[in-house]
Amino acid sequence: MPAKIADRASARERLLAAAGELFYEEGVHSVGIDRVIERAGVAKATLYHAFGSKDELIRAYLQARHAATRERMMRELAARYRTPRERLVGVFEVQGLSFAQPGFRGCAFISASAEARPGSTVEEVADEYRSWVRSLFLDLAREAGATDPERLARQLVLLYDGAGISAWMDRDPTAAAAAGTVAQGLVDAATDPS
Amino acid sequence: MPAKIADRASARERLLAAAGELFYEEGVHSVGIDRVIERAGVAKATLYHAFGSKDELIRAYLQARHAATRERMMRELAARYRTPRERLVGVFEVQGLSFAQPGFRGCAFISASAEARPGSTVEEVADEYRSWVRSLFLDLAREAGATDPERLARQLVLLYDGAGISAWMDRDPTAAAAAGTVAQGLVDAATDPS
DNA sequence: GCCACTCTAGACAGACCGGTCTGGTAAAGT
DNA sequence: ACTTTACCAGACCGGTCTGTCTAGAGTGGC
Repeated sequence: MPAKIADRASARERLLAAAGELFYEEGVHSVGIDRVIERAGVAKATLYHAFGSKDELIRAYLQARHAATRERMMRELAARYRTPRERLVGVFEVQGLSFAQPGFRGCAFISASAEARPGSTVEEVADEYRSWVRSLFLDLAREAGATDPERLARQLVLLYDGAGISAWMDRDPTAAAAAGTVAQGLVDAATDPS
Repeated sequence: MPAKIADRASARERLLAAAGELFYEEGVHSVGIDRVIERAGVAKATLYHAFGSKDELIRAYLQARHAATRERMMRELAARYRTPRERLVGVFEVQGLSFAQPGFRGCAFISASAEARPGSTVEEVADEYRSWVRSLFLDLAREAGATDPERLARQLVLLYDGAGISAWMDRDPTAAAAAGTVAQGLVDAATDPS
């Protein structure tokens, strides 16, 4: 009964889904290969055929998470807000949605980076994610006509990260709203012509 | 030559010093007991006699770090600034000092919490640290006569965490200064009678 | 002189790690 | 019908992990 058409295409996907759950819930370091293949219902050799090593599986896990986060953010921002100014603050509202989701365990990239050595695969993918967050704010700040977009973007990144830490470490999903309030003031100050 | 008077008193201290270096540099998870005892120049049995388990060694490491951070912050704040308002912003300047130190690897409590399970020892000690950070800002905000001290303290904690993340993940020691600038605005707005 | 204590050195146990390899099975391509 | 491909199941390897245990050595109090 193995190796059906649907299974063949989904072996990699099931591994990625299993890794996504386990790595995020318990950490890339704490979860062993055996746990991943068990949940995916896949043989060990298949994992190594598909990814080559645990390190590459972690990379794929983080890249998938980056893509999902990015797509969700862009989708929600487009659906909920119209102007760049609204979207700059709206980022924190969308962030607040993920904080409220059951099983929220903080930023996956921060957690994965915790015990990553300089130059590691994790650091690479985390850097890509950090660049995206930064450019998300920077692009919107430019579109909003901020007097100093780099400065505003940097400030908003501080708040974005701070909210993520507080939501996680203090188990406070409302941190995003608090950050959004501060962000609103910063956006107003940076875009008001007065 | 073993078991001299100085050695006896310092066996625990040498273990704590070795753990402090290794755990912070490479993570509590990645560093094994053998590495710690090797650097401390101590037998394995001595470690287990002194701490009972690796988990308790990690607790002692984090508690020592908490105490050192707290004492340094209080000392620098008292030496550099006079008014509570100055100190509220001064926290970020002191934070910036640690960012600039060689070997800075981010907040030890965040890193240690990354793969810690709910209810673990690490979570306990991290909670104590988080409470201290919060009360540091809250006490100063009250002394400064802020209209809403809880609100101001919460906002400053967001910036404090955000700066820590940016300094670490983006390798940007100047994040503290950027956070301090935003903090100044928030403090002004929360304490100006206008 | 002797006991109690603290320490070192290192073997050892039992579990788990990432990763390789073999063998067998079922479906797709020709 | 035959080959190729993709997969599963699981034994296996060498290494590392925490933690325990034995054996012995140096030191202070009595």
